[in-house]
Amino acid sequence: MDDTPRRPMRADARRNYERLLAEAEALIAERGTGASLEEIAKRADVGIGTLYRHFPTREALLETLLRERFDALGARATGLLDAPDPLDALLEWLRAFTRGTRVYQGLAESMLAALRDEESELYASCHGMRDAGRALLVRAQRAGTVRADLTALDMFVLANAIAWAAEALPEDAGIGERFLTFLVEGIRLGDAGAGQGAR
Amino acid sequence: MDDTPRRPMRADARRNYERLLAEAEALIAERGTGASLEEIAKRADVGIGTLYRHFPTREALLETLLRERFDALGARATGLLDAPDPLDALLEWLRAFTRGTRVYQGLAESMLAALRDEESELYASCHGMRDAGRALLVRAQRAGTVRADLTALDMFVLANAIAWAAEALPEDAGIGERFLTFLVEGIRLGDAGAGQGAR
DNA sequence: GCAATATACGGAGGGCGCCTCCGTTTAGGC
DNA sequence: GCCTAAACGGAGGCGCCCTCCGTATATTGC
Repeated sequence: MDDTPRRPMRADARRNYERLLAEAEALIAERGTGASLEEIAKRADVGIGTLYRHFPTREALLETLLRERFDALGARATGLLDAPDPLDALLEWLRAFTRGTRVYQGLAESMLAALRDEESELYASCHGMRDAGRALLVRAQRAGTVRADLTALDMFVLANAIAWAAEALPEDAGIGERFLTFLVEGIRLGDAGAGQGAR
Repeated sequence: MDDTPRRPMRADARRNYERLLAEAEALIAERGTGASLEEIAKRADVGIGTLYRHFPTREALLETLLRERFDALGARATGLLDAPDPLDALLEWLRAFTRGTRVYQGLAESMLAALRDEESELYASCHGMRDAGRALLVRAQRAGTVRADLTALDMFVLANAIAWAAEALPEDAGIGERFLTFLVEGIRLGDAGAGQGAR
C-alpha cells in the first residue's frame, strides 16, 4: 500500500527508469506488446539487467505504461454514471475502452491473460477501472435496458474480444464500432420486450 | 491443382510424414498452436530438417491437421441450408464453428492471422468453409432475420473473437454459448422490428 | 572533501526456439 | 547389386528470455 519508499531513487536509477519507459513506450507502440525487451534496453542505452531490475516482468512494464489510462477510464466510467441514458453511457464507455485497448497491438491479449492471473501487475492495476465499468453496467441493468444475466466479467471479456478482432484487421477502421453495435444490440433489452419471441 | 505427384512418396518419407503428423496432433493438442516444432520432431524421432521438408511452415502443418475439420464444417453449412429456420441454422453452424476452433488453444489467433495473409496455407484451406458459411448467412439475410449490413467476413471474425475469448477462460465451460447468444441477439432482426426504437 | 556503503549497473552466459544448409544415407528402378 | 534421385538429420547462426554476480557510483556521515 505504501508505494513511496523511504529513500528517493538514486539519481542514475531514476534517469534510467525514465529512459526505459520512454523507449518502451516507443517500441511497444511500434511493435506491440511482444516487443523485444533487449531491444528496449539497447535503445535506452542501458543493460538488460537494469531493465529487469526496474521492471521484473513484461507485465510490470506494461502496467506502468498503462496505469494512467486505466485510471482515466475508471474516472470516465464514474463520470458517466450521471449521464441521462444508462445504456448510452455504457456504450460510450465500452467505446472508450476498446479504443484504449488499441493503443498497443497485442494489448487485448495481454489484458485477458492478466485476467486469469491474479498475481499479475496488470490484473491489479486495472481493477479499479473494471469496478467502475461494473457500476455502469449495473446501472443499466437496474434501469432495465441491459439483460440481467450479463456479468461484469463477461462484459469485460467481450470488450476485449472486440478490441482483439479490431486489432487483427487494422486496415478496417470501422470494425470496432460495428462490432460494438452488435454487442450492444445483443445485450440490451429492447424497448418493446426485445423481440425474444422466437426462442 | 494437381496435388498428386507423379511418383508416390518414398516409404521412409511417408512413414516420417505420418509420425510427424501424429506427434504434432498430440503436442499441439497439449500445448496449443504455438507448440515447439523442434519438440514435435524430437517426439517423432525425426530430424528437424525432416519436419521442415514436409511442412515448410507452422501453418502448413496446422493446415494438414485441420483440413478435414474445415471440410466437415463446410459440409455442415451446406447441409444446414435445408434446415427450416435460417437463423437457427446459422446459429447452429456458428456453434459448430466456435466449438471446432477450441480444439487447439491459440487456433482462433492463427485463423485470424491467416485471414490477413492470402498466401497462407490456412487461408486457402478454410476458404470453402467460409464460403459455405456465407451461404448460410445470406439465406438468413434474405429471410429477413439477420441484419443485412453484416458481412460474411465480419461474421467470421466475430466467431473467431468468441472462440478466442472462450479459449482464454477455459474453466468457464458455458462462456462460448453465452457469447454466441449475445452475438445472435445482436445481429438478428427481431420478429417485431427488433426494438430498434431508441437509436 | 573523503571514506564507507548501500544502490545500482551491465552484460556474459545458459536455455530455448526458429529455420537453413549441406554432407550423408537410403529406397527403389533398372 | 548398382546408381541416383530422394530423403535424412542436425550443426550452427540468430534472436529472445532471464539470472547472476563482479564492478561502478551516488549518497551520507564525518
